[in-house]
Amino acid sequence: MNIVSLLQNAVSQAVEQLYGEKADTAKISVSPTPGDFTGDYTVVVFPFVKLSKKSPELTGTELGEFLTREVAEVSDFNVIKGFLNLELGAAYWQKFLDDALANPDFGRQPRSGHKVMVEYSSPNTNKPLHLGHVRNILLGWSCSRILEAAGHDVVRVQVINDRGVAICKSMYSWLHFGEGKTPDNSGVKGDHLVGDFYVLFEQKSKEEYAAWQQTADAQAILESRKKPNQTDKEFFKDFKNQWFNTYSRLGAEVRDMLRKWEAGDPETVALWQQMNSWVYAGFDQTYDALGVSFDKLYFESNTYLLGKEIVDEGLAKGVFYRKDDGSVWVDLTDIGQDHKLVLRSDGTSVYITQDLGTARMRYQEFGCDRVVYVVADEQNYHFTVLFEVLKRLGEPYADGLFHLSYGLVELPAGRMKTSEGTVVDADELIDEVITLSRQQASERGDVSNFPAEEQDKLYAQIGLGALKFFMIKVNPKKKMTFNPEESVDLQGQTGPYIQYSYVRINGLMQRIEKEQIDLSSWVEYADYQPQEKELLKILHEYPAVVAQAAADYDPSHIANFCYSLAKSYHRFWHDLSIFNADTPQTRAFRLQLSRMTGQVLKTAMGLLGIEMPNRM
RNA sequence: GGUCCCAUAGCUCAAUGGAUAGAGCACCUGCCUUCUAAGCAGGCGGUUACAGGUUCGACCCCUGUUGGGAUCACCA
Repeated sequence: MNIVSLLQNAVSQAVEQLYGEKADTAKISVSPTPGDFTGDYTVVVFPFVKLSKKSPELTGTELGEFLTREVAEVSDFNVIKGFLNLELGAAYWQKFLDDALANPDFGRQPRSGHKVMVEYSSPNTNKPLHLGHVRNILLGWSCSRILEAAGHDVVRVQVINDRGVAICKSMYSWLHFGEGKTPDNSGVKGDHLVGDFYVLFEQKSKEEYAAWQQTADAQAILESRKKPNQTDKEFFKDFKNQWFNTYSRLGAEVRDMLRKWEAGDPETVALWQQMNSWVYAGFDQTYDALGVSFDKLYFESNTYLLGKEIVDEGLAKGVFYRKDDGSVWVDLTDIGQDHKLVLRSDGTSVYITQDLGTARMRYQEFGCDRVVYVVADEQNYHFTVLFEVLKRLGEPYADGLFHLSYGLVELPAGRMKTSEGTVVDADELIDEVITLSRQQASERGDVSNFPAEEQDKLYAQIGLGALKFFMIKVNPKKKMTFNPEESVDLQGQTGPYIQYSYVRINGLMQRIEKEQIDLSSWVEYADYQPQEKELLKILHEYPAVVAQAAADYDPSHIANFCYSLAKSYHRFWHDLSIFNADTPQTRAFRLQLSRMTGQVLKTAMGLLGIEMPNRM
């Protein structure tokens, strides 16, 4: 049993014995004592004064005396106002450190028996990945690592949106203006090459639209449909989709291409396969650079027809209803939502139908009782509906669905816009943070004697460490401002700050090795300095932080924990002598404490996908 | 307009309903002849958007208001 539940039970017993009434164990507040007070755990006694009919101070004192007497772990207490601060005694802390040192998996929770699927990234194949994807990927990856550490079996998957109008635009554009360009003969990374043709298509389409607006047809439409408060420009902006679908020559050609693709036209399918394969090679390179991977890929081209049998089933169960035109709907007005279409009148699937089908297919394939969808918060409504419908259908995994919804990434100048060319490309971003870390690090000297290969590796670790930490430390739900300069800072609340604390520790560990220092006498040291105690207390919290981060699906908890651990270690390092400590016992203890800190820093940062360098 | 999300120091962010709301950046001051100064210590900086309510106790829960964002396609 962990110490918190142990103390909760003990307090519950104390209240019952002293005041004759039971207190609800779960509601007893036991939390780590804040740094500026004496004690290890604090019990809030206010809830018990009604039962004791005594002052908070006296109630706290009575409880404190009881706990000190009855609970072996509790060695002492003090009461300040309504707060009972308990001290756990050297024996407890010694055993904690002893156990932790012996446990290479310290912090990892026991197997839960749950199997969790984490879906993340989910790119379209018409463009390279950008800054928004990077947040998604980092969140998804670290979330999956945290769930593993919390004892779950994890399956990482990616849905690739490899079909539809968008990729046809790239295909059309390449076919007509590509002049046979390939990633090989042009030296352009595949996803970028395909993206370039998508952009080219949009340009051509824009030109066509501008020309069309001058025609008599267009002017007639403008006159008849323009709203009174609208300028011509505004009207044409709003009309663009309709124009593309009805009047555009390029639009017609692309739709024709999509029809051919759906009909399985060999030439179209071959082109589609060719261009997508370029994109996948490009994506793989980006994923490798970010250090992430997937267990299974789902392609929309295989799943977009799924879900129709679920529609029939839902009709039979009365979850859905059919309108006269044949379209099928679900009525969600009782949960404050609207009616939602699940099957078109022509019998074809819509987005949500696919997702219903995909959810069931994956459950049949992997049997995951939980699924985490890492998707931006613009799709909150979609997931509300999807989860509600799956619940109404009685799917066995419906209660384990979670939308890890994250906010938009904005630049200091505002939103990224394709039209203004402010979209931050993922590959360029990765290159940039590595280049910047190289520049800044070389100013600090010290690594010039490293072999070139090791230097490259180090700069990648530092640059990516900075980038990843910067993005993960923010609560996913919040939209974040991405400041390129701040993201590669090396000082303060940053990835490299934490890496540096690890490097310091690693230096000590190497010296222990080299000088063959015996550390067994550490157990004879028990009169802890405040800096030592603080470190111990933070290390002690690690398993609880992992559990909490997993329960909340929130990697930022781990990031904040890493920072406070590193900060505490830096203070410890500065204030106390480690190798030059007064006694061999003190030295041994501080080295063991350092070893433990290093181990936790490395595993915790590993949960965020951040590597730790050995030297820097 | 309906639904949902957000608002904390100049900026970027923390804070299971619990003690004096904390960090980093920026600005100012100190600390390297001693284990890596990518570090440490100190200063400056707050009506937690506003108004009510619940509670022994509210940044946190409830109601309303203001401001910002997302979404409300037989698109995905």
